[in-house]
Amino acid sequence: MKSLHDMPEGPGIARVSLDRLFEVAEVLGAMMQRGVAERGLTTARAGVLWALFHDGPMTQRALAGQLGVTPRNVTGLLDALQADGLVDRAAHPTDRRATLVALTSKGRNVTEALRGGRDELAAVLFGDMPPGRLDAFTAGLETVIERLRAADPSGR
Amino acid sequence: MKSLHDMPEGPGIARVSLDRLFEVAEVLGAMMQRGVAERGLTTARAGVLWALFHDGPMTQRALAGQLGVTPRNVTGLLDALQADGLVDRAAHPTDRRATLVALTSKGRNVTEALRGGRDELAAVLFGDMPPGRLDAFTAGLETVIERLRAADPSGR
DNA sequence: TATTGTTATACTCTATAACTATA
DNA sequence: TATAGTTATAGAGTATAACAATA
Repeated sequence: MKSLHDMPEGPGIARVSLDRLFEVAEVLGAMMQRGVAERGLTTARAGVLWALFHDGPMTQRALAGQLGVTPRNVTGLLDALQADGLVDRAAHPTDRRATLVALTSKGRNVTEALRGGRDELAAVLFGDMPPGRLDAFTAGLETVIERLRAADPSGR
Repeated sequence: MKSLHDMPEGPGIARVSLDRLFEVAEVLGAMMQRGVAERGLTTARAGVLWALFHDGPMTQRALAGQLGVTPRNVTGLLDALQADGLVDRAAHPTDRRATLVALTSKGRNVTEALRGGRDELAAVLFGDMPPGRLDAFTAGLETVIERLRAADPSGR
């Protein structure tokens, strides 16, 4: 039977796993940043396009809530995106205080290109992985997500 | 035998896995940011402390190289850390142009606290995972890292 | 009275370019 | 001539607070 001193690797392995997780986050973030920069975007602005692409036109207030930033921040991001012709601000049909933000056709094209890049990356990373292993790996990621959210009550 | 139309889930599963990976990166980043903020730090400043903690005193130039930022950026980060009493700038023994940056005892204490938080998080996330599953999961992460680095030649 | 978006202000991280002091 | 670190300047993301128009 093992004594306590025989298992210093227990916590050690978990620490290595967490380090790898941080490493993935770092390099994935760098790659995403590079991908959006190639199309003249930043991560934050791409996030706006992505939200509009998935959920359709919405008010700046809704956008702020969905992105988890202040309304003031959304104003700045939209100013830049509008100057690039990627989004459009229109009057809200019933509430004259509000603004309805929507993708332009150019904005939609750019966002579809981003989605294409994402799908290519998914194929490169996981395309040749046996389904069983991929499922197990993804389940592990989901467990991590659950526990992180549980450990951080302030996370949305 | 399956026709091509019977496997639309192939790419679909990979896409879900990548989405989970992005989700992990996002929530992990948020948690880390919260963790360092609790100790009056930012992610970038914590990165400086971490580098000094692991590799010992070094010049600002070396720090810039290790962090992957410009020397000018390091100046700003160190100014803030020094004002908080976490790092110390001393003359280089042989090169009078250079500065040797080191953690103060307060800086070392803070960094050790960060390490403690990291170890706790590792235990929460992976402490109860069977070794076989954890190894497989970590191997999956390492595969992802390799492929991301291979796909991004500009990544350091 | 509450909400929507904006102006005003500020902080942090980041970069490039020009400059000083040393190698 | 090249290198280490700084000053100068700029841009991007983020935040709070005060304000106008509208609900």
